[in-house]
Amino acid sequence: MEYNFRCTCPITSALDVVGDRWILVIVKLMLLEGRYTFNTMKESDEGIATNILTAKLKLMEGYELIRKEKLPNNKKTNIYSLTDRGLSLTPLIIELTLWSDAHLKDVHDTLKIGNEVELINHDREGVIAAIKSQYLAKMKDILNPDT
Amino acid sequence: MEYNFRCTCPITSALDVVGDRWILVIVKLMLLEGRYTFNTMKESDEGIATNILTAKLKLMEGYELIRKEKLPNNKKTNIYSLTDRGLSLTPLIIELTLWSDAHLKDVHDTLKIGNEVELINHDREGVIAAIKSQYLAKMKDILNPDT
DNA sequence: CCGGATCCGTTTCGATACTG
DNA sequence: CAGTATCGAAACGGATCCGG
Repeated sequence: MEYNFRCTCPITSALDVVGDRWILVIVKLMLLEGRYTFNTMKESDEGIATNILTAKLKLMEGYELIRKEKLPNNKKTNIYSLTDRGLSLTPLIIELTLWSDAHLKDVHDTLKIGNEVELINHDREGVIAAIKSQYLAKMKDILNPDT
Repeated sequence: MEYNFRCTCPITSALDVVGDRWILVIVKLMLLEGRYTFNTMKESDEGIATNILTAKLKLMEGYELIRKEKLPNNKKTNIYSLTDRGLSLTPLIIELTLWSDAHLKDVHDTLKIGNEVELINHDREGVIAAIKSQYLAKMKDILNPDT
């Protein structure tokens, strides 16, 4: 292909979101591990401290990556869910997971996405769309179980 | 699509590389802006401090993302180039650039990848392959101008 | 128990100035 | 050109505390 891709514009602003390890971790916890409460997030294998979790959740809310709500019948538990903007990070999370899978076999036995890797390579857009729609359906079910 | 994607394995190790804003910036400078010396990197619009640049380049060398060489006829200028491992971050850089383009129009007028975005969406794999092969050809030319 | 907030010692960052 | 040195600011992390 005859093609010359150049991008000389700084990306530092984007990196406030995308270059922040904890933000990426939290999006991954919500999107790929199905976690949506403070405690389930802090209990993940990522080992995030509570003060950091508090700070990052607040930050992400400010960036409009996530939304914080409560269930009508439960006044104490906060439900965190990804906004459309947050979900727009899905391709990045996918690439991140693929990269981990390809380069960190030595660190972790497997990322447990095993044969999923083939699927992603075969129908990338389909997988991304499926992840998003299934996430939305699930969160809708949690926040609005009656309908 | 009937599909349930889950990844419960921690990605923190990957984030030592991918969650580090400066590493991503540097890869982008090398890959998309064609910079390969210390000074040209520090003079980019990303505004990276010299001590940070030094530290990150050293780190990336340790991670085997980049290689540091000198031209035979120039003993003072270091030539930094991406290894295969470093180039494997290309899809991530692409996603990062796309995300910036989609969400930071307010910060920067444009990322100057304009209609390239369509091209990426149309032939993602082709664009990635092209970027890599053109990078390799260019660096080979710089490091080995005679052949 | 859940969902944080606060304190505090340690590490890292980042801007500027300076050097071989 | 390619870094060091310095130093204040910010981030991290862990432990603990607190209101519901």
